[in-house]
This record gives sequence, structure tokens and C-alpha cells, in this order.
Amino acid sequence: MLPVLNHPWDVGIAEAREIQYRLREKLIQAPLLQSINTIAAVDVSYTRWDQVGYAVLGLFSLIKDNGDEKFSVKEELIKTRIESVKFPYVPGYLSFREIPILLPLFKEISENIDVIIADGQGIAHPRGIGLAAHLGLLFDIASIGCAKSKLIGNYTEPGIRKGDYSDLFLDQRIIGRVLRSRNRCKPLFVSPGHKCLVPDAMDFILNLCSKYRICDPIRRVDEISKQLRKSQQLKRSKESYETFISQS
DNA sequence: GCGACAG
DNA sequence: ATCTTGTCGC
Repeated sequence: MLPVLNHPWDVGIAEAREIQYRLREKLIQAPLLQSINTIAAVDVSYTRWDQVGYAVLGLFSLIKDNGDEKFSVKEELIKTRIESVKFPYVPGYLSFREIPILLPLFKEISENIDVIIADGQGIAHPRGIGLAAHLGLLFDIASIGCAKSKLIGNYTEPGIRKGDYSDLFLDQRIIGRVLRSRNRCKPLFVSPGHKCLVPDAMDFILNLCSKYRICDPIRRVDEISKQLRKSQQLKRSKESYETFISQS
């Protein structure tokens, strides 16, 4: 699958900011689709000594559980890619660091995706277009940001029970929710991206949280990303060992 | 000028 | 994001 929108990625902060201002006008606020079958979750991990990114895209199908709203996910497909990233991590510009390495993974996907979930912000962003929102807009797919910490906004601490939440405000506007995804754990910062509303975003994410703070699909791709990084590091250390032996 | 600051 | 062991609480 290919983006329906395109713009340069090899840009500096100033141009990236202009792109964000231009794209945010295109974001659509609408109720989340009722019938969701497939969701995509993405994540990228790094090492501390180089600029190599270990990207993962996972496709999961929703399994309706007994009765009401809750559901679980079934892993359907995993795509990975290892590539050095160009853009540095700058708060507010995460899209320009991570999306370039994620795009080739979407290109390999042919099945339909109903929702994209990303480890980061949706519209809860200084210019209203965080990683999840940007990604959803590029493919014109509903998207939700599920971050482990706040980028922008004000809130009061939610209750300590799973499901407790408070609104995330920017001025007088509600841009997301601070969600307690597990008893007594640090809350998640959930915000809608493209084609989604604040309440729908939180409800959907909460239903994807089984027994951990991080929702199942993101937790899974995060795990795969870290495994990929460790296996590659081991591989590289073995290679350099062989080189060392052959030279001595 | 100072504090805040997704991953 | 990454480094990193034990430890406190449910």
C-alpha cells in the first residue's frame, strides 16, 4: 500500500514545521469506524551508539470476545526493516525521524488496514500533527496515538484504577486523554490522529490493554523491535570476532 | 531568560 | 530511545 499524500522527508526543522502546518489542515475529525477488522501497530527501537533504527510493522486482526465491547488481537503479519535514520530526535518532529523507515514496510502490505496505532502522539502535538496523526493522514487511514508520556497539554492526575482517565487540554480544547491502562501504573497519553475522535480513541486503546500498561499490539511490535536489535547486535559481534580471528 | 520536551 | 539490579507493592 502506498501513501495518498507525498512530501519530502530530507528536510530541516524549518521545512518540517511548514509541512506540518500544511498537513494538519487535512486531518479529519470523525467518529472511528464501527467495523474494524485489521489494525496496524508500528514501533522503532535504536541503539545508543549509532543512528540505526529497527522498525517493525505488525498487522493484527480483532477477535470479538464474549458479549460486549471487549476484544483481543491475533497476530497476522510482521514486517521489519533495519536502516540508519537521517533525522535526529527533536521533540515535535518525531515523524521526520521514524516515518521514512516505516514507509517501505507499508509498501509491502497489500491487505486492508482499518486503524493505525503508533507509539507517540496523535493531535496532542504543538502543531496538531504528531507521529500517529501524520501516519494516518499519509495513508488516509484512521489512526490513534498511544504515548507513554506527555508532549504537550495540561491535565489532572486520573484515578488509579484501570479505565480511570482525565482530559488532556491545550488551552480550552480537549486534545486527548490521560488513561490509566492498568491499576496503579503510570497513565498512557492517548490522542486521536486521523479520522478519529477523542472518546473513540481512548475506548479503542483501552480495549486493547489486556494485562499490561502498554496495549497489546504496540507491546508486541516493541518486543519484536528489541529482539531484532539484539539479534543483529549479536550477529555483528560474531562477525567482528571472525574477522579478528582470521587476521591474527 | 527559564522550563518543557512523544521516541 | 538506551543503559541497568535490585527492590517495593499488589
